[in-house]
Amino acid sequence: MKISTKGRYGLTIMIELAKKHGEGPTSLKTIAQANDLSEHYLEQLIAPLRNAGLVKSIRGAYGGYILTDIPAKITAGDVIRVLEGPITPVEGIEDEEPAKRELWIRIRDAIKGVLDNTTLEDLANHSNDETPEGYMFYI
Amino acid sequence: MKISTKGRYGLTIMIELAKKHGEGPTSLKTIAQANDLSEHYLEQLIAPLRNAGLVKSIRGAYGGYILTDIPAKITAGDVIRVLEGPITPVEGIEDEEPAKRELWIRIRDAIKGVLDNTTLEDLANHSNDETPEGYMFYI
DNA sequence: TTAATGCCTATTAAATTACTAAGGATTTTA
DNA sequence: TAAAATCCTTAGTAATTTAATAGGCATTAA
Repeated sequence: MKISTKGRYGLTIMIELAKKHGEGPTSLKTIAQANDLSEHYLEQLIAPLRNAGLVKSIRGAYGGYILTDIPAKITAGDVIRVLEGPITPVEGIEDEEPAKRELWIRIRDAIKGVLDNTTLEDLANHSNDETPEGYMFYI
Repeated sequence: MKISTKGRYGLTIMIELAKKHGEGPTSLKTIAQANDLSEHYLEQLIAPLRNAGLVKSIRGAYGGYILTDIPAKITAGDVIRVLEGPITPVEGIEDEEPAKRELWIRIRDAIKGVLDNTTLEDLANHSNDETPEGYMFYI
């Protein structure tokens, strides 16, 4: 029922690249240090993002990564699908009996609705918003 | 990003009990055989459901389990929370920076919206519905 | 009394997660 | 040209979770 660090850190990388969009490449080292993450681990996460065509690499000194499209055109869903696989609450929805199948489909579509309508631009811009007081975190 | 077999089989158990609600106890053996699942494994799943007060056991021959409330009053969310833990797409939402925090909260609330508004009655009754032709299973 | 059930604890194989380790390939700049 | 900074790739691994399996005791209806 959880998105793993793959998807989470992957989003972190993409948000950082979105913030620097148009300013040349950003290195993984920079991103790792800014977010207190293992650079080596991030390398393993960005490989699939590169293979999927979401980022482009520039090798050598002063290299790094850049987004292949503007932040408004890349969604959280794009990133999560690459790193976590298809968005679905269970494997093999189609094999379930109708009642449960419908439940999983509704959950899947609800998650999709959020992920596919949140762009990197949204995420990069609103990074300084406050959370409303008294918001319930665990329910 | 997945609900494990704990939650899935747990729901299966609860739907079976909902179908037999008012007809006396149903044994795990019956449920295991009807769904081709390991009875021993189901025992481990129903223990927390009993501890949480969602089902009541009747021991001895011709015993089994019954729901402690009517199927219309028990939701999929009740079952999933007991077996999978709190409904949240990531651990420690509160520690995330605002943009991601909001994303996780939106996802969580979307999932909650579905799970808490689907009752065992819904699931027990619609078990013979058909899935619309051409429905996309993986997106 | 026996068969059918629930109840409890322990063990385990496989998969996944979240890294760490090591080093090669490429490119910029001093 | 040398050095530094970066990307790129493969391999290994400790911890955790998943999805069971195994064995046996406790309770109760017939």
